[in-house]
Amino acid sequence: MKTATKLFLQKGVDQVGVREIAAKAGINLSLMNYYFQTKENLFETIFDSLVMDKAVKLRSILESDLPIEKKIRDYTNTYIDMLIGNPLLVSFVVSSLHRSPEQLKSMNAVVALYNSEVFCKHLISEADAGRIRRIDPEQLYISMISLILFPFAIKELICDRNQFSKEEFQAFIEERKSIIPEMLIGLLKA
Amino acid sequence: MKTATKLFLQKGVDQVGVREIAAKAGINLSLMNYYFQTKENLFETIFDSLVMDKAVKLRSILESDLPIEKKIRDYTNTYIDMLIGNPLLVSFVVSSLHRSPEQLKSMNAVVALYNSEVFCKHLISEADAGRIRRIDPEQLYISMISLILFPFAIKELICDRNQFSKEEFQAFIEERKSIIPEMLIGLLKA
DNA sequence: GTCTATACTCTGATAGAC
DNA sequence: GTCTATCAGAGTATAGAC
Repeated sequence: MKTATKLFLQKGVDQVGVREIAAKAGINLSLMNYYFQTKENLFETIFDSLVMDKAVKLRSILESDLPIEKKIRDYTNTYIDMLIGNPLLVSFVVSSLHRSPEQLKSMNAVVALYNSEVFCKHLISEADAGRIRRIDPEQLYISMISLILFPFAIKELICDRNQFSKEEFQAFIEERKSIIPEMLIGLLKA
Repeated sequence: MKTATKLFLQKGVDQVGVREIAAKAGINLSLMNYYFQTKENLFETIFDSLVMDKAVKLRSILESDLPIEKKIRDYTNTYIDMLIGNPLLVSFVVSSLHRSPEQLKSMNAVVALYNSEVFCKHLISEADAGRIRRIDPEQLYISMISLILFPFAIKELICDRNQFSKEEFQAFIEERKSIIPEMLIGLLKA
């Protein structure tokens, strides 16, 4: 699984052969099939183990009792730190979603990952209390994850066009930890 | 090409077989290979024809003489209208980038698509004149395209979680035509 | 559980007849 | 240009030794 995870993230699921995975893992192809039956099954197992724990951690922030501004800052910081440690994850998930949307939508890890319900309720109650402007909470949630995630999806392009090294890209992303909450909170207060 | 384009967008390049394309196009597999040699070549041709004209149109907005606020609004409107007409395009491009980053980076259509240079210079000169706040222009550009593009990349999830019909998703996206410029301009003026 | 060996089917690509 | 026939390689599956 460790070998397959690395290869799936790097090259994409369909660019990796099962014989290559088995060879680099130092095991026999038949043994791999003994445990996972199919490549698709291996993919699902890996996807779940890659996403699940991260999704749970992120979800716990949005469902905490923190004030709304702090919630946005914590979520952004945590998400970005997580992705700096695994920058290929966004491409992997978006590509997987494109590959087989029906399969992904029903997966527990994905359900946990896209979960705006409690956060949206929090936004509504704040608006009811007159502490923030009344805007569609789902729009704010989508905007937040867009600002956090999309730069990783096009990391290769950003680095290429700006001549960024790996470190410079990371610095660029770190800057966003303050820019993103500023934009979102600005919208809530405008 | 028309048949292949439709299938590539719907199912993803690697989920479509060349025999399926040829069959649905009503031609022989060998004839397809006679013109395109390889599937990869067919993919490149299609990618270019899908992206190039749209990229040129978008670029012309950023390189126009419009004032900065109007530029942001026009760019957002045009981009969103374009994607409403072809919502699978973002997933397709991001997946393609993940599939073979080196190949994509050097393609003309991609160079035209991610092009922030003139826009960034405009932002800098506005900041020099004291008309907007001085922030990293690349950050604003990336934020802008993130807010516009990412919702399309996860369209399937958004529709699933919110029980959106195709029309409701479109209405949700239309709303963003005002939200996105507001966030960006808010950041420039804060 | 782990391995070798093998085979079946589907895919991308090609050679060669017309 | 258009076709048939065929190729090597992929994913999958099985039988059987240890």
